[in-house]
Amino acid sequence: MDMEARGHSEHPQALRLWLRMLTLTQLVEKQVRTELRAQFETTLPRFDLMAQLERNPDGLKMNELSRRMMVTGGNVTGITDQLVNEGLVERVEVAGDRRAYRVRLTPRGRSLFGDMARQHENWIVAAFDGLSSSEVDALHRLLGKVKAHYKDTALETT
Amino acid sequence: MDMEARGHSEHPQALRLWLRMLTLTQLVEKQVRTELRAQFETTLPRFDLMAQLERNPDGLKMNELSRRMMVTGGNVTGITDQLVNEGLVERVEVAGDRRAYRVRLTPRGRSLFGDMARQHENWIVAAFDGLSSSEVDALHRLLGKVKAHYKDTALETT
DNA sequence: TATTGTTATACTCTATAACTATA
DNA sequence: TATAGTTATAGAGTATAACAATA
Repeated sequence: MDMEARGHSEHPQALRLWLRMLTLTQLVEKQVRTELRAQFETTLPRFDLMAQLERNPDGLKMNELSRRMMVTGGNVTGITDQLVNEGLVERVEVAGDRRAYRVRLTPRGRSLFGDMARQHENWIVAAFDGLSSSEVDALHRLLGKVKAHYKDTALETT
Repeated sequence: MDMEARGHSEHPQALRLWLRMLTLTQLVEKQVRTELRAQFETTLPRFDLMAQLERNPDGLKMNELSRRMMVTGGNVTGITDQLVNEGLVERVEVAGDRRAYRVRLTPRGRSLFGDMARQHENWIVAAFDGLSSSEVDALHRLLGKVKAHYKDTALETT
């Protein structure tokens, strides 16, 4: 009877963890969206796309952006179009493949993203202010473990 | 110079944690949405509303649902309408206040939600399968600490 | 034939604000 | 006047699928 009790009690444990993680993420995400709109008139996907480009100064192809942002290609086209219209990113031809583009930040885009990233960092630091440095590390490590294992199993479907 | 070095190095730590947490949450959430649609032809907000009602067998008022689901009132009306049309929830009059309703699961809704919740639990348990029981606890505790502190500070704006 | 990227479309979720009915 | 809930609207954000150009 120990086993039965254990079998039933272990599941809600993971479930409670998930609900807490989901709620917290939504809370922080909602605040980030609100602040991005209020202070910079932009959205999280747009910020995310620019963040990807900031990490890759040579630019990224559309399909690379699509994979990293975890959305389908059509959406990346739409977001990129907006940012191109505002002069924040540009499409550069790829030598040797006339189908593909490489999207990268313009100087103005890089500068604006710098401002946004500084603010964004402040919001995030404030959100995790309740944890000590070693607790942040512990959390980071535990989530990394989940992610590594999850990748292995969940992506079998692909 | 120790202080300056510390000041600069602490921020990316929280930032890396946030990015990892956001990515992981999106990964799990996306899978849950896909499975809910494939197996039950439903969505996460609908599942969420039913989950709230399952925890409150006497039902919840619209504004209580709105607060718990962290969305504004109009949206709750729309989702509730859908579920009423499918016979999964019902609006019950509140004695003493003819403005208010109490929304609760119908027997059919409760039964269907049971099926969904069992599957949902399996997906979540699988997602966190890489962690031991004590690691799940540790993660749960750390996130609770973030949430508690975050609530105190972030909601000052309200 | 396969791949890169775009276009067209439709649907869900969301916030905002004006509104009705009741307190 | 304030509160409970609805309605109307507009805008993100997303996936799907058909398409054009190139490989």
